[in-house]
Amino acid sequence: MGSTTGRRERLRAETTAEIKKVALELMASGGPDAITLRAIAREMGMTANAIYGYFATRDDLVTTLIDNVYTSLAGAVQAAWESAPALDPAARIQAWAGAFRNWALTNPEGFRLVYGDPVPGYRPPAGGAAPDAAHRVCTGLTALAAEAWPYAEPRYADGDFEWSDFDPGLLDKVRPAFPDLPPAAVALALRIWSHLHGLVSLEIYGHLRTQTLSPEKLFRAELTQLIRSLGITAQG
Amino acid sequence: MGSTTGRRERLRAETTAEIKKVALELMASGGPDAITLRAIAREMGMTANAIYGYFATRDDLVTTLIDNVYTSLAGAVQAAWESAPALDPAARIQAWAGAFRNWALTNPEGFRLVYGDPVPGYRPPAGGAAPDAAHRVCTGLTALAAEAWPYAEPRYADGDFEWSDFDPGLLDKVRPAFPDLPPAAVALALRIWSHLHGLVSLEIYGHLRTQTLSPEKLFRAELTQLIRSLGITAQG
DNA sequence: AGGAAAACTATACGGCGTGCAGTTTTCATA
DNA sequence: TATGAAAACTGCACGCCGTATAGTTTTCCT
Repeated sequence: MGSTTGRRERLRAETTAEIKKVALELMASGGPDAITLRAIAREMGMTANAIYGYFATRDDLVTTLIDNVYTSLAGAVQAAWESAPALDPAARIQAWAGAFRNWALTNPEGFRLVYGDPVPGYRPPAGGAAPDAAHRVCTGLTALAAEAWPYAEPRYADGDFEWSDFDPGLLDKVRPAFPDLPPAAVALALRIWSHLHGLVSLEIYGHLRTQTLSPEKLFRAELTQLIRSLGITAQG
Repeated sequence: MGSTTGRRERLRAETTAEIKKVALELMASGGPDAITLRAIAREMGMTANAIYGYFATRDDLVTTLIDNVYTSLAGAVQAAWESAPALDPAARIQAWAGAFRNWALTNPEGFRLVYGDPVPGYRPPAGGAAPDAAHRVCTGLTALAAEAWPYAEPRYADGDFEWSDFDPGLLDKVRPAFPDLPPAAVALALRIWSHLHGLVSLEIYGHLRTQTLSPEKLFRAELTQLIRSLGITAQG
C-alpha cells in the first residue's frame, strides 16, 4: 500500500530530476538562453505544457537550477578549503580561490547562471537555496579571514563596521562559527570575495580578453598580493 | 544641390539616432531585454522591418548601444579623474572609483548591458568601440596607477609580468602615455579595475544584498584599503 | 520627366512562454 | 473489483520575438 502510494511520487521525483538534468545539459551546450521549456520537452518526448506540472513557471525552474548550481559551487570551494592544511592560511586561501576560479572556468555557463543575468527577464526570488549558498560561500571566506585575522588585524581593524551593517541571515551563520571575529573581519571577507569575483567575472565574460593575454598570471598575482596584504608571512 | 543631397542623409542620421534613443529609453525602463525591434518600431510608428534599413540585425543595434554606453562610462570616469587635483593620487583614485560606482548605480541597465550578458544569445563582435572604451577605462586606471607608482613600486614591482602578457591594442594606448611604466604597473591597474568591477558588479546584480546592508560602506573601505595598500600616505 | 535607388510595408515562418479545455492514466475507496 | 476523483499529460490558441522575402511608396539624380 505504502509502496503503491510511493510509486507516483517516485515517478514524479524522477521526472523532476530529468527535467533539471536536461535543462543543465542544454545550458552546458547552448548557454543559459538554451533553457527553454519547449526544448526540454522536445528532449524528453513530452509537451512543453507537461512541465508545468512540475514547475509553476520557467523562472521557477531556473531558480531551482540556480539553487543546485550555486550549491555545487559552494560545495566545491568548501571541499578545496577542507583539503588544504588547516594551519596554513596562505594554502587555504590559494586552495579556495583556485577552486573558485577552476569551477568557473569549468562551468562558465553555471557561473553566468549564478552571478550574471541568466535568462531574459529573470529576477531572483527573495528566499530559497541561492542566498543560502551565497552565505555558505561567504562563510567559507570568513573562515579564511578568520584564519588570517591574527596576521591581518593590525591592518584592517579600523573601518567603522558594525554588526548592523550585515545581513542577519549571514550573521546567523558566521557569528556562531567565529564568535571572536569583529565586524571588520566580515567586511574583509566580503571584500576578498569581491576581488575574486571581479577578476573571475571579467575573465568569464571575456572583458579581460581585450586587456591581457594571461588572466591566470593576473589571478596568481592577485592571490600573492592578497596573501601579502593580509600580513601572512608563512609559506603555503 | 549639396543641400538636397544631404537631406536624405540627414533624415537617415536622425532616424538612426532616434532608434538608438528609443532603444536606450526602453532599456532604462524595462532592462536590456526590453530592447526589441518590434517595441522600438512600435514606439516610432514604424514597422519592425524598417529598422533593418539602419541596422543589419538586432545584435548590430545592441553592439552600437554598447559602444555608446561604454563610451559614456569611459567619459564619466575620465571627467571625474580630470576634475580631481592632479598631484593627489588618493583624491584621483577616489574620484575615479566614485564616478565608476555612481555611473553604475545611476545607470544599472547600462552596466548590465556593458558588463553582463546583455541580451539573449548576444556575443560581442571582435572590433568596434567597445574594446576602445575598455581600453580607455583601463588607460584611465593606468593613469591612476602611474600616479601612485612612485609610492607603490616597492610593494608591487615583483610579479614576473612582461609586455607580452597584455593585449597589444591596450599597450598601444598605454605605453606612449606612460613610457616609464613597467608591466607590473599595468597588471596592478588591471587588478585595481577588477576590484572595483567586482564590488560594483556584485552590488548591481544584487548579490551583495544577501550579505551586507551597506554596500557603500564596503566600497569606501575598499577604497581606503586600496589607497593604503598602494603606499599613499598623503591625504586627499 | 523618367528611372534608379532608397525607405518602408505586408506577409509569413519558426521559436518562445503560457493559459485553457479536454483526454488519458493512476490510484484510493466503497 | 468497479468507480470516481485526482494527477499527468496533450492540443490548441494567443501574443510576443527576430527576420527573410516580396511588393509598394517616396525620394533624388540625371
